[in-house]
Amino acid sequence: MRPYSHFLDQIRLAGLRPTRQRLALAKLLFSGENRHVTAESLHGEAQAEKMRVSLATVYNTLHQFTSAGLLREIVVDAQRSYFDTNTGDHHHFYFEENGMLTDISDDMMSLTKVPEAPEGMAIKSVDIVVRVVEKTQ
Amino acid sequence: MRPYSHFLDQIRLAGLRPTRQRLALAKLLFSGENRHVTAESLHGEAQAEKMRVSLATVYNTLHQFTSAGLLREIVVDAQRSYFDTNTGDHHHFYFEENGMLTDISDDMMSLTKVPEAPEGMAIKSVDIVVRVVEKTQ
DNA sequence: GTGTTTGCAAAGTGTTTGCAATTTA
DNA sequence: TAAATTGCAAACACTTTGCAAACAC
Repeated sequence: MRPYSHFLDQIRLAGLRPTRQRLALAKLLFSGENRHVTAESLHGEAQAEKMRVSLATVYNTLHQFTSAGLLREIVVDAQRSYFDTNTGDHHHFYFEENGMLTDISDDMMSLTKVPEAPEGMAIKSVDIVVRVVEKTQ
Repeated sequence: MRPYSHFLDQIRLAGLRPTRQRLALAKLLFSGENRHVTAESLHGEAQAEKMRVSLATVYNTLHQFTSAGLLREIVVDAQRSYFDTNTGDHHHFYFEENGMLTDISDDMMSLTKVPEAPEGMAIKSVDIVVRVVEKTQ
């Protein structure tokens, strides 16, 4: 378990005030393994742990953490936004049936040819989503 | 310009009745080059051409055409759904600043290693989105 | 005629915003 | 105490739905 001060510093370094809510959410997000959350799922978790945080604050915090580079936003479903605590170079499996998202380590996948960006444009990211469904039979 | 009967057959083959609205939308979608549309953009186009189609019908039609395999849905933005008339194997550039989407021909890009699907799952698709922004030079 | 499709307006979903009250520094 | 942050409720954007009228076959 990471020390309390770790989250405190992390938030301060992001230029944000370490409020009770931000600390609570940081603890949920960055304590263990890499995670993929939606605003709803994180809010639900916080409630389950008796942390009092409003859904609006969860949204704000997720966006602030994303701007600060602590999280990465992943677009896989038009219905909801996902945030990934792993900000490194990697791609995703998306389980369409239950909305789950898991990492694909970068060495499991390789892109040998990347197209040049169109005239006057710069590539911001190359996002790969491998959509999977339950095998029938 | 494709003959009228082409769209008629296309819709019939999809198991749908060739109504005035579906024919009009098929004409907009499948007349020229491959296209990327949103419900709003297609509805706007229909209006501009004095075709009377409600937005609800545009949504319904896009989904019906997608189920029928005439269109492919592309997820690049949590805010809106895009539909692509090119149902073949290819990937996309997404211009974040203006919401534009363009095809990347399959030979401009190559994926040499694709991970195995997790236990019990089957890969449905591998979607690559290259996000580009204006070069700040 | 019968079943399908349309269009409207209402409802739904996930997300953002305005603002007074609260908290942080 | 000044500035940032929170939480609520209202507003939002996009999408879906219920249902009577219109249409296709």
